[in-house]
Amino acid sequence: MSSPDERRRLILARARAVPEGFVTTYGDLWPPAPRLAGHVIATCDEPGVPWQRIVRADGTPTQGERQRRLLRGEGVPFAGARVSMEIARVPVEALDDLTRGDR
DNA sequence: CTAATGACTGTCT
DNA sequence: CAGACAGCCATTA
Repeated sequence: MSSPDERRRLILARARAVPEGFVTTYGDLWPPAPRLAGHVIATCDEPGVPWQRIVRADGTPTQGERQRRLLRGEGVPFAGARVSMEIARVPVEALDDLTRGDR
């Protein structure tokens, strides 16, 4: 594995696995290279990919106010300007389970 | 082919 | 507590 296309597919699969009202981080989508996750999500035009549920490790949205409002609309708990990761963050294990069928 | 960049992150100053 | 640095990988110049 580890072909560029394969990595991209896995990252998108994980991103899609995040349930509404929860969030995940770039590091969780692809631990060895978070930047890659960002690039994939940024360049991905496919529908069904909840890009707004992907935030930085500290919980701050990467897309500013727009993303923040979308998340609030889904019921994501906020602590000031950033997401309450302790509550809304999806465990890596959960993502693994949900994407188990896609790899 | 080399260099720089980006929706990142953890560690070290 | 804020800034710098090195690792990571695809894309672009």
